[in-house]
Amino acid sequence: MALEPAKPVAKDPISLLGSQPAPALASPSPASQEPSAKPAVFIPVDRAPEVQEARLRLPILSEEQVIMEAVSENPTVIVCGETGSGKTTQVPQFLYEAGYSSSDGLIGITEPRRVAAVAMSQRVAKEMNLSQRVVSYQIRYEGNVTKDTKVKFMTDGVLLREIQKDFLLSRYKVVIIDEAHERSVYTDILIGLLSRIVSLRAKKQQPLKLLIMSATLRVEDFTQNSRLFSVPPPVVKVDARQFPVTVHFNKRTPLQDYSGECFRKVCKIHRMLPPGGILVFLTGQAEVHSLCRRLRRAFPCHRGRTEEKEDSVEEMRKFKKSRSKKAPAALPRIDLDNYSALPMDEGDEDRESEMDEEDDALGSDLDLDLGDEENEEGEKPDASLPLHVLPLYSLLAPEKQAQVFRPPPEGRRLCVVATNVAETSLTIPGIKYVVDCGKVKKRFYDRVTGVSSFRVTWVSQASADQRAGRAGRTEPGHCYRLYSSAVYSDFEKFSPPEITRRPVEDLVLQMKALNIEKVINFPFPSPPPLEALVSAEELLIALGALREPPQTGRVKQLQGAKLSCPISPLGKIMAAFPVAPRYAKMLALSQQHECLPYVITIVAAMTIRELFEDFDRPAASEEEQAQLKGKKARVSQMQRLWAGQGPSLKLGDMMVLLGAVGACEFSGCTPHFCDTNGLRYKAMMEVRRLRGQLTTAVTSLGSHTPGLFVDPKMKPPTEGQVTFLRRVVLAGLGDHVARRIRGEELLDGKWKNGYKTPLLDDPVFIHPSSVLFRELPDFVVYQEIVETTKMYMRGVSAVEAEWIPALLPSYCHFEKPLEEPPPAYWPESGRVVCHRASTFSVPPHARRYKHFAKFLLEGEVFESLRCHRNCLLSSPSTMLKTWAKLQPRTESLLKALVSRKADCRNALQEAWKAPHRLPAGPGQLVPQTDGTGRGSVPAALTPICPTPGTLSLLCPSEP
DNA sequence: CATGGTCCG
Repeated sequence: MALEPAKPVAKDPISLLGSQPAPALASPSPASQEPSAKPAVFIPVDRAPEVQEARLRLPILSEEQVIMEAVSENPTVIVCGETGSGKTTQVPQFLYEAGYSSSDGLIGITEPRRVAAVAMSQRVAKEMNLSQRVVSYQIRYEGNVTKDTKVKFMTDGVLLREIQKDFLLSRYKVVIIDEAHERSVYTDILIGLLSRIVSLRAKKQQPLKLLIMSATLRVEDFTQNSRLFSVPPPVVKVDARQFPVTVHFNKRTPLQDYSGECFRKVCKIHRMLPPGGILVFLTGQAEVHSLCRRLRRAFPCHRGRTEEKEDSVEEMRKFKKSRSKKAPAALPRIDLDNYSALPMDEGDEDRESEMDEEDDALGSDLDLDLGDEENEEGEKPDASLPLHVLPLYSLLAPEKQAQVFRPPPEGRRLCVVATNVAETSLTIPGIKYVVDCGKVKKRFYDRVTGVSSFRVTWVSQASADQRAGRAGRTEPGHCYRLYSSAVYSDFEKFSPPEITRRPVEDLVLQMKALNIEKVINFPFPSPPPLEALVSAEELLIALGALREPPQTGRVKQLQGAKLSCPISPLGKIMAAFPVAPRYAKMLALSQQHECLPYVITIVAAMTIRELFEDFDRPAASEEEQAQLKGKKARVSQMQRLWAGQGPSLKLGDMMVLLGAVGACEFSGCTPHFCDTNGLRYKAMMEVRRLRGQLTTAVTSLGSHTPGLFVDPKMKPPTEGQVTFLRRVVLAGLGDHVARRIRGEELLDGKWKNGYKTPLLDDPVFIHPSSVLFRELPDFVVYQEIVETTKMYMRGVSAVEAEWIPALLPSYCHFEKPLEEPPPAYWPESGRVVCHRASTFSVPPHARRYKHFAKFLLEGEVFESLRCHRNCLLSSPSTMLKTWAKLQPRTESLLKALVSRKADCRNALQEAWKAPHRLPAGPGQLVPQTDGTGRGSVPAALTPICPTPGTLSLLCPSEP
C-alpha cells in the first residue's frame, strides 16, 4: 500500500469523531501554552537500516505529525487503528523522540495481556536499538524496570496498583492505554481514573498526556461521555496494512449442528482450494477435540496408523523419509479460469474490503464450490490429502499450543481448530482461510443470586470481523461464515464491556482504597448495573472491608450513605492483597496457629482457576480414550488421598488443593509429577508464583513473622490447624453458606441430597467432582455455584453450625438470651456467654427490598395503603436499617418480600396471587437443626455481644 | 454423578 502524505486531522471528517469539533486542533488550546506540555527536546534514535525500512512501510508513520500535534495540543487523544497499523510499537517511539521521556519522565503503555507487555517491550527496544534497561516491562510477577527506564510496557492491572501508591502517577509524562476496544475491566477503570488524574495534573502545572488506542472506531463510550471527558478528545484514525479478506456467508444458517457444518466446510476447502492454513473457530474444548478427531479420520496423515504418534519427532522424521521416496502429496490446485459461473449465493453474500480482479474471480468461484448444500462425502478417509490438524484453546498445555506456530510438515496443510483464544490472544501464522461458526461461549452471572452459567451465543459483528481478519495476515484470504448475512446483520455491533457483565466487588474495593467513596459517581466509560454495585457494597460491608452506613438519622442522610461507605482499616489491608475480597479476608485472618502458609496456599490455589486437567473431553483416538480414562481414575484417587479422612476431609476441596500443591512442591513441581497426577503444570507454576507474591504482601504488612519464605517442604496441617483453616474459609465465604435439606423437610424428591441457600428457592447440589460429594455435611460453604444440568456448588468445605453466629454475626439475627441453658462466665476469654436462638440470612441486595418496603409502607406503591401511614409504630424509614437490627415485625415483612423476590409492584402483585409454597423456609437458614420439630429455632452458643471473638484480625477491629 | 471461554493484580 502506498504511503499517503500526512493529512491534517481537522480536514478529515472521519478522523474527528468527537461530538463537537475539537477546538484544540483548530486553535491552540490552553494546554499547549503550558510550559512542559510540548517538550522542546528531540531525542535522536539510532535505528538499524532494515528496521527503518520496515517502519516506513507502516501506515502509522505517515500520521506521526498528526498524532504528535494532537497530543501536544490536547490532554487526551484517541488513536484508532486496526491490527497491522503498528500503533503499539510506533506511538511510544514517536513520544520518546519528541522528548516526552526526558528529564526523568516515563512513557507508560498498558496492555491487557502479560505476553503482549513482555513481547512489545522487547520488540520496541530492538527497533530503537536501546537496552531493556531503557525500554522495559512490568507484569504481575516480574519485570526488568530500572532507574534508567524511559518506556515502560505493563499490564493494565499493574498500573492500577501503581495508582494506589501514587495517585497522580507523578513519574509519568504520558500514559498510553492500548487495546482499549477490548474493554477489559482494568482498562475501563484506568480510563475513568486517568480522566481525573489528567485534570489534577494540569492544575498542578505538571501535565500528563493520555492516549487511548483502539482497534475499532467504537469510541463513543469515551468521546460522548461528558462525565468522563468534558471536552471530547480528538480521534486520530490510522489505516492498517492488512491483506484483503473475502467474506463468504452461508445461504442458510444451521440451527444446531454448526460443528458438522464446520467439518463439511473444512473438507471442501481442503479438497478444492489452493494451499494455505485453515483456522476454525468453535466454542469449547469438547467441540475442538471432536472436530479434530473427525478431520484426522477424514484426512489421515499415516497410512494404517493412528494419529497417536503424530507428536513424536522421530515418527515424523521416519514418515517424511518414507514419503519423499513416493510421489509428493501435492495439495490440490484448482484452475481458477475454469470456474467462471456466478455465485450460487445471493449477490449480497460477498463482502470484502478491497478486491482486485483476481480476488473477484476467486471469491465467486469459492462460493460456487463451497456452497452450504449438504454433501455426504467426506467421512471416507482420504489419506492422499493429509491434513495437519491441531487443537488450540487456552487451557491446552503450552507445548501443544506452540505446535500451531511451527510450519506444518511438508506437503500438509495446517488446520487449527480453536476457541476464542485465536481471536485476540494468539495469532497463528500462515492462515489463509477462516471458518467461523459465529458462536462464542461466555460466562453469565445472575446478578441477584451470583449463580453463574456458561452459554453459547452469537458473537458480535466486531468479533466476527476480527475473526475474519485473521485470514489476511500474510496474504489475501477468505473467511467462511457459517451463517447468513441476514443473521450477521442481526448481531450486536459490539459485545458489552466485561465490567457490565460480572460481579464487581474487587473493583469496588480497589476504588474505595483510592478513597473513591461514592462509587456510583465514578466516571465509568460504561457503568456496571446498579445491582452489581449494590451487592458489591453489601458484600464488602459484610466482610468488614467497609464501614457500615449509619443506622439512624434522617431518610435523606440514610440515602446519601447508600453506596458511599468508606473503607475500614481491615478493608485497607484487604485491598493490599492482589486477590478477590473474599480471599483477601481469609489472608487477613491467617496469622494465627502458624497457619499463614496454608491459608496462602489455599487462597493461591483457589485464585488460579483449573488446577486439574480435564479428562472428560473427547479423545483423539480409542487409544487416547483409554489413556484419559486411566488418568481420570488415578487423579480422583489422588484427590481422595489428599483430602484424607476424618477432620481433614471436612476441609473438603480446599484440603485437596492444599494437598495437591503440597505434594507437587514436595516433588519439586516437575512437569512429570504434574502430568502423572493430572495437574496443569502451568497452573502449578502460577500457584507457586502467587504464593510468593502473597507471602511478601502479608509479611510486608508489619507482621511479627520476619524472614518467612515459601517452604517447598510444607508439612501437612495438624488436626487443630485444619479446624482453624475451616473457620478461616467460612469467614471469607460467609455469604456462600448452604444447609443440607433432609428428614421432615424433604417434601419433594427434587430436594434429595440438596442444599438450601439463602438466595435461591431451588436446591443446590455438591458437584460430583467434589470430595464431599458423598459426604453431604449438614452445613457447607462453597466457592461458586455453576448451573449446568443442576445448580452445582464447586469448591466445597464443611462448616460446623455453631461457628456461623460467632464468625458471621452480621449475617445472623439473634433472639433474646435463653434462660436455659443459663448464661455462663468463660474465664479464658473473660466474657459472659449465653445461648441465643439465631437465624442466618445473607443480607441479599436487601437494600433493594428495604427501599421497596419503605415505599410500600409509605403508601407510594399502593395508594390504598397510604391511609395506614399514621398508624405505623415507627417510621417507614426504619426499613433501611441493617438486617440484624430490624424489629421482628419489620423483619418479617422484609423476609417475606425477599423470599418472594418482590422488589417492585408487579412482583409483589404476582406473589400475592400465587399460591404459597412451602419447601425450605423463607430464604433463611437455621444454623442448627435440632431434629425435634420444624419451626423451632435452635440455639447456638454465641457471645452476648455479637462481635467476632475467636478470630482476631490482622488489624485491630474498629472501635 | 459430571458438560468450563479468556484475560488481569
